[in-house]
Formats: sequence, structure tokens, C-alpha cells
Amino acid sequence: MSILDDALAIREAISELGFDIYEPLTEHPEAVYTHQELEELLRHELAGSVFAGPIRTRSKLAKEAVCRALGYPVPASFRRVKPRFPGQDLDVYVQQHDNLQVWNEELSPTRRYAVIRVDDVGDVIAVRVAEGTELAMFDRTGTLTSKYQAKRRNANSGSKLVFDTDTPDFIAELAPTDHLDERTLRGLRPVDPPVHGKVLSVRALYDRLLGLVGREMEYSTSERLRGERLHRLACEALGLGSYADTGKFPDIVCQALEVKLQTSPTIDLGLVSPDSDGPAVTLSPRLRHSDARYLVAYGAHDTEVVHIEHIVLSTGIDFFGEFQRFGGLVQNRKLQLRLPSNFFS
DNA sequence: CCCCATGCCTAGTCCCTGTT
DNA sequence: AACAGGGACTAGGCATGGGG
Repeated sequence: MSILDDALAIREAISELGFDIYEPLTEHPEAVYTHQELEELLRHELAGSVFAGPIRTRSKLAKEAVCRALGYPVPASFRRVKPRFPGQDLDVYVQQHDNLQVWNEELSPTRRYAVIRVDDVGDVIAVRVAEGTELAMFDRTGTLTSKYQAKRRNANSGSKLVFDTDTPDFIAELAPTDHLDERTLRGLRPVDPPVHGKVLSVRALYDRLLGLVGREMEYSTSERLRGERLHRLACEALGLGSYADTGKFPDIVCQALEVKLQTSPTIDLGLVSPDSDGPAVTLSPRLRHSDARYLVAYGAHDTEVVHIEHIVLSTGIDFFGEFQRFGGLVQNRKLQLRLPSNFFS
């Protein structure tokens, strides 16, 4: 009997039992696949499959195929339980590349992680089933990456200056002004630290940035390129003489301005919450993230252009007056594992 | 090269309202 | 009370690529 034959026998047993993927198998240990059996069976059954679509659709298609392969009925939806296949202590990932990400939980040493490699059109190229202990070896640093998420409280409610005054600390430190002559602005470089008396007030920033509304920029499938184009447009709207980017916070250092382009409702805020009172040392040792100014530009796009529809400008401290931070976990954390190049061989 | 920060956007769940 | 339908909410699911 080959491993595959054993696996096919288990599949029969599971069908016989009539269990779904959520049913515990503690009373039926003979119906639990070994990790080798899972691997052989999934390789056999998923060969030639195509899982295409946006990644979450692709993932769902794959999980449905795994249900069929293992002898389970396909549920209408996959409950948000950990693992997704509780009866078999199994999770399923579909990866075009090597960055495997596990959200909001530890690796379980005994869990089986099915990793399905697809190409850029979704053709299944390879299947591996690894146990948690094996994946744990690919976790070199133990680093968890986290993010906050938010959305606008009133989506589509147009352009808005959330509050028209900078924070007291910001005013004390940099003396932001409503009027700066164009020559001074043209002489400022985006990556230089803000200079006392050479910073626009949040009100003046807003007036200038309103010029972005209605503008179009070339669309790219790369969100980084899109972000950079907005960044350039913002520098231009402010009258800065040049464009430059250090990749550090905030995007336009000399004006203490962070810039975000949103084409979807969910704002990923990254590691630092805008209302954080952690120091923003690129601005000044005496300023905090919450003193900085945040531009959110809402755009719509087709395959050609991004059209900027409205903008919102807020100081960090007032950010969550206009935007709703996601409740629930508040901060989501993930472990990222780089799969070695020989993982599938 | 490799780590991990960042962004886009859907699936699954929750919640509300109306209906049987 | 039970159910259905729809909208709101958010937890992922993954790709990408900058920069140490």
C-alpha cells in the first residue's frame, strides 16, 4: 500500500462518516491524515488545478478544492476559526511567492500547514504540507509586524480640514504660518527638517492641497509608484521646488506632512498610530507623531489614471475624530516567514 | 540578500431592520 | 420568535520592494 492509497482509504472513511471539516476526530483517530498523506493526496488531487482571482477569492477556491480532495463537503463559507480545518488540524496557504504570513497567532508545532504554490495566472505548480515545527525553522528573528487600520467615519463626505489649528507644541516649536512667500517655499527641500518660521500652518496646507482635487495622475499597478506620484503632486501643490523622498516618516519632512493615497476604504496605518505620543525625531526631539499633519487623498481609478476626488487633512492628534480606528483586535500582528528556495522540492 | 513595512481589497461575521 | 436580506465592519490573504 502506498501513502496515496492509505490517504484515499481515509478519504473514504471521512465520506462514510459524513463529517464536515469542523467535526473533531478525537473519536476517529483513524480518519486523521498524517502529514505525508495530506501532502500526497493534495499533490495528487490539486495537480492541474487553477486558482485564479483576487487573492482572497483564490484562497477560497483553494480551500474548497482541499475540502473535495480530503473527502469533505464544501461549506458555503469558511468560518474564521484557527485552524481553518479544525478536524484535521490543517491550514491552507496559496502563495505565488515566498513570504508566508501567519496572522494573529503563534505557529502551532503540531499543526499541518499546506502551502500551495501557484504561478501568476493561478496554475498550481507545487504543493507542500509542512508541520509547524518545520515552519518554525524559517522564523529567524521572531519579529511580529503589526498594523492599525481605520476608515473614514463618513465615507465620501468630501474634502475636509478636520481642525484648523496646529497643536500647541507644534506652534511653539515651528511657528507655522498662513503665509509663506513662494520663493521661500521653492527653496525648501522635502527631506530637510522643518525650520522655525518656514512651515505652513495646517490651514495653509489645506488651502494649497485642495488644488489636488480633480487632478489626475497616471495609474500604475504598483501602489508604491502611485504613492510616489501623489507625493510629487503634493510637493508641487505646496510650491516646493523639488521632489525627494527618504522613505521615512513623514513623507514631506519640511512641512511635517504625511501623505496617503486611498483607492479603497481601509486605511492601513502601519506601526505607529497617528495619535501616538511617541517622539517624531525627524521633525524635532520635542515633537510627537500626533503633532504631524496627515493628508489622506481619496482617489478612484481605472486602468489608465487615478482621479483625486477629495482630500482630508488632519493633525495626528485629531486624526481619529475624522477616522474610525478599527475596533476588534485594534492592532493586528503577523509573523512573516521566508520560505527557502528548496521548500517545494 | 533577506527582513519586514506597507498597501490593496475580499471573505466572513456581525448587526440592524423588516417580514413571516 | 424565527428568519431573511442587506449593509457595516474588520480580520485576514497575500504581493511588493525598500533598505539595512
